[in-house]
Amino acid sequence: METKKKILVVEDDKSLLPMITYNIEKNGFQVSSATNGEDALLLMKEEIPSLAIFDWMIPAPSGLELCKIVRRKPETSNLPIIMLTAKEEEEDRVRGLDCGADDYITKPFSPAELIARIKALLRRSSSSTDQILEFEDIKIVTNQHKVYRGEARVRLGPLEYKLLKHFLENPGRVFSREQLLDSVWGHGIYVEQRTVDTHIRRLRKAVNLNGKKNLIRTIRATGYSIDKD
Amino acid sequence: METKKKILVVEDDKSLLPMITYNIEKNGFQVSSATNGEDALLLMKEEIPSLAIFDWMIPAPSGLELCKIVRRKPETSNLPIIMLTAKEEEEDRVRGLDCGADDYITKPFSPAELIARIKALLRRSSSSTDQILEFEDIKIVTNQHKVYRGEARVRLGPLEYKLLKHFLENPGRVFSREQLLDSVWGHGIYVEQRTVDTHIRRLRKAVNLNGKKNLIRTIRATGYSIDKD
DNA sequence: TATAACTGTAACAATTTTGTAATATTTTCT
DNA sequence: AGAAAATATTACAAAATTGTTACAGTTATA
Repeated sequence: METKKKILVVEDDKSLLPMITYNIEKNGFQVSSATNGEDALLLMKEEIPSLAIFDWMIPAPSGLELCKIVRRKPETSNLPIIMLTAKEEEEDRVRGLDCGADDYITKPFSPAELIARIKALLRRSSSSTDQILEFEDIKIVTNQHKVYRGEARVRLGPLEYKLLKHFLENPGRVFSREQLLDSVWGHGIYVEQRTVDTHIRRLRKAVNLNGKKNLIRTIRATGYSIDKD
Repeated sequence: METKKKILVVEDDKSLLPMITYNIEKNGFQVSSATNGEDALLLMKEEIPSLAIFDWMIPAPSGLELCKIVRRKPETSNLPIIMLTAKEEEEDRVRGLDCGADDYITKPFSPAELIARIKALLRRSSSSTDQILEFEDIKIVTNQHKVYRGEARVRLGPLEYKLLKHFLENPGRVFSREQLLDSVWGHGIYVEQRTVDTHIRRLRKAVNLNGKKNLIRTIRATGYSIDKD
């Protein structure tokens, strides 16, 4: 099961904050909150949330400034941000998006709208974050479960995929057959150690498509690794 | 360029209808009209409008009933509705809003008022913007709950629709059966994981109408995704 | 209320993946 | 070079996973 996503809410309206917090939590997220920009920055230094909601008008660094600060730091430069604003003027909206906010909501708003926006934004940003593993010209897009060798798509069975992924996550490192059985096949599963050889063979066959150089190295009497050699 | 927004008017007063129609069209909308509730339902089955105006007193399903019916169907549950009523009693107003109407106008009213209310309602309702999801030649117009494969209309059951929508919102991404049950069926609902397979099958059958290429990919031992492959 | 549409399951078929054993090849050491 | 050890390759049956169909219980619709 996936762990709960954390959402940071920065809002100084003492009557609004509980409403927001309540509704977000009801939808299965975890909330941390601040009533001014300074505290918000401290909280973010502690833990970077999955999404942040800033009110436009808050003490200390305003929502607008907060937004700019967050965008400037590399570790939060693509944190999804929603701005809350009481004004409906097009001008503010433009400035809000201009400072790097991903969406804005005009007060008053309904809980349903807030949640919908949060989910939509999380979806957009999470699906655009493909996790990519690479080694030389081998590439895995884990979200999509796809493997490439150079430009060409490589098709692997479930075990070969896990095996390759494990190597790419630990490039250059040598694993004994026993270790591989443990981390790729899983604990407590008993199969012959030689079985690893067979799957290494299958993996090589698939990945070394046309005369591509073999990157899966055999270390005699020890095991295997992925390496330039 | 955006296509004209369609407004459904249901009014049995033969002298009032042309006036309403004329004024709405003059403001750049497209109008479809009916003089009783039954016809209105048929029209909506054809195409879901961007906004609907119901007179309180119409034959067959009254405006009030119409309103309730519309709200009950998932594909029109958030259709913006304006009620027209001759009575000014607070009681009716309450009942009108209670049934799910978004606004009401008391007769007699000026064309200017009508237009102003329409525009205001369209502005604040999220469904005023057609959200369109596309992947290859599959298209969903979300606020109309319509699905197309190329030019052809595809009819899906509620679950298949949600399933497809989920895939289109996250193109290429692989979801396990568990994740799909969570996000499509909903949290805390317990059904067999294999149930997903059955619905995938139904979705494929419906979407791959005539020899269309299958875009719903099976990732063995992992799950499903929508993908060019 | 009768009819149709939608869902969840189970059973069986089709397909893919996996483990193993037997055999071939390579490497290392004497 | 020859023997021994380790790994590579191949083929095949068992196991696991998914596809497909049919059916019964529910829910929506006329």
